[in-house]
Amino acid sequence: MRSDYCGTLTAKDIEREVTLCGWVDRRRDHGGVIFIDLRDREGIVQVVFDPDTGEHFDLADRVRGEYVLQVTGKVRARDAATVNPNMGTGEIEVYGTQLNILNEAETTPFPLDSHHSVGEDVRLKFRYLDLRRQEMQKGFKFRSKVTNLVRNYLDDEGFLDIETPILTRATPEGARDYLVPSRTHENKFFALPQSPQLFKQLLMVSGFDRYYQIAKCFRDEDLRADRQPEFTQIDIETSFMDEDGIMAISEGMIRKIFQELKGVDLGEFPRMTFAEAMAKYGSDKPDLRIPLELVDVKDLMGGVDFKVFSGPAKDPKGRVTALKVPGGNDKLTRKQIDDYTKFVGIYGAKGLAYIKVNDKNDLDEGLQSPIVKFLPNDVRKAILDRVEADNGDLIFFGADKATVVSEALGALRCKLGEDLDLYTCEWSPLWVVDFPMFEELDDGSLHSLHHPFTAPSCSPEELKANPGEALSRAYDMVLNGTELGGGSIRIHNQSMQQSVFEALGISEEEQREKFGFLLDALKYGAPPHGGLAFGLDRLIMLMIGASSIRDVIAFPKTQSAACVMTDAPGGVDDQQLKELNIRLRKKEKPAVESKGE
RNA sequence: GGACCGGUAGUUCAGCUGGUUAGAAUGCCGGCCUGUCACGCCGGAGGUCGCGGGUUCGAGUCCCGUCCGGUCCGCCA
Repeated sequence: MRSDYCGTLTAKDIEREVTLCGWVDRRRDHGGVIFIDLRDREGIVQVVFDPDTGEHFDLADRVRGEYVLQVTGKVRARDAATVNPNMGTGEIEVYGTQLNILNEAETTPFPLDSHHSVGEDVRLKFRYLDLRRQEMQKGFKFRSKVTNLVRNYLDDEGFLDIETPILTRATPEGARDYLVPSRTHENKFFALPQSPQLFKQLLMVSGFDRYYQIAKCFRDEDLRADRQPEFTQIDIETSFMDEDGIMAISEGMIRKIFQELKGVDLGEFPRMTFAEAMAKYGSDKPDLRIPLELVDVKDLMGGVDFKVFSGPAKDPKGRVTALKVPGGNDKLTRKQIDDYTKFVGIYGAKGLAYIKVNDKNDLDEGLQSPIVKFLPNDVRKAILDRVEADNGDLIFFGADKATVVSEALGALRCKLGEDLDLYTCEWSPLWVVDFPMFEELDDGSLHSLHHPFTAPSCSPEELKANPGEALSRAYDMVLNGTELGGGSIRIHNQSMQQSVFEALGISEEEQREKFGFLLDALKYGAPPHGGLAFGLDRLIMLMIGASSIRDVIAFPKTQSAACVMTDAPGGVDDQQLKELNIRLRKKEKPAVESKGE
């Protein structure tokens, strides 16, 4: 199959007169005939110039190095007898009759073929050439189609596209802000928005009851394969709609995108509570393509003579859980188990206990494990029963603080799914709901799991009485273990907002200082409202199977949040700094022992 | 802030327990061939082995530091 070598041309185009513009990808001459592989935005097409019948052969002959060309010619099959719909270059070609050299070009510093891998730094340095590659072109074409569908869908649903400021105020909670010094206000700073959150809520007060924006967001935090300091959200907010309404409309949007662009019917998204997700999958964004589940065995371990298990089992904040790998005995070698032990160590787990089930009916000799000797037979039996173990299965165990166990075993579950290719389907979306309002920090204080404007699902009184147990009206859309988007119903009345601030320990002065404008706005009849935001980049990544978010952003930053092409961030001259009333100081370095003198 | 992987020709990489002139493929330049398509054949140019220091008779190779790229943990309401 060579169809990727023929640009947009197929057998249907035969006899058509076409004009193509693009770059010389390769030039050859054979038998007095000149072949130019022209890289246009759809792919590569071979143009043939014949000295006997074609005009402009002399020009084609001049194309020795690299050029930008415009070519006119007729599409034809090399051999009319073998025309078939999947023809590639050489079978379908353009018989060139005209040629314009639009510009000269130097040889690219790296090959643009799809079968040639190139280092990340070189690609980023010459990003404009990297983007010329066909996969990149395809990815951005896809991205454009997605945003187009989003706009049409939301427009059809009555949403208004409204822009919100890029220069705004520093937000108190959340990620580190990117700051921009103000010239006109001495010693003051703008911040770039981490999201349009507060503005879109204000738009609800304004009566724009269906808002959306494809919004750039900025967060000055460390990067990952799926995280860039500036990224794009599909940001949505509505008034007078409850969770079900918002979830239906956004689910419909994602389903439509998948239907139209991938021909995939995602079906109705199931819903799962946060509690269930953590219990079964150790994650608030479970990958349901993997059939493995965590099974808690905490209640069985309180009395065993093995502190690693009994300790967490007796600790109210502890968790002891099992993860059965069906047939894992044969699939996993000792070395792999060691590697997995190292792997869970990344998440803070101190070890990874396991039992190999050779004969489930022989509790004395049938279980192979470094830890089974600590477990009395009734506990062994109870474990096997609970995880429904069969001969040949391998059972991993995690025992520690609940947060550590969930993270470690949840990650192990995904890793096993990938390593053993356990996926049961290609796409598995779901909604995760009933998030807690707050998470408890190490110092015992409470912290918003979402943000402080998220509405709880209980009354202000109940919230006050037991904030740690309160659930929020938040919802996350998850696809294949990736959080695609999330949102919530917001608080729209004063007393509830006060209760939440109180639970968070935010003083009245602090409230005024940080969110005064929002609190004022809420007084003037804020409608019940809520919304959500999708990570557009992650959605595209997932849909085209990109392994890095850089592949779906035209000009991304490196992991150190720099741009190797423009060399940003860069220094500025003294005059600029002076206008901003800014003086730079040397970065403080740890004191080095002086060498004397 | 931390863990790990990588940095050798324009590009992608090899280079073993340290040993003489650092290789391959591809690209580039010159020539030949001529319906080729990752064309083929012959020839040629091309290197501060990221940078700095150390160990050694001798360092691409070992050690320390540092910079750059990447993956992850922390962080990302």
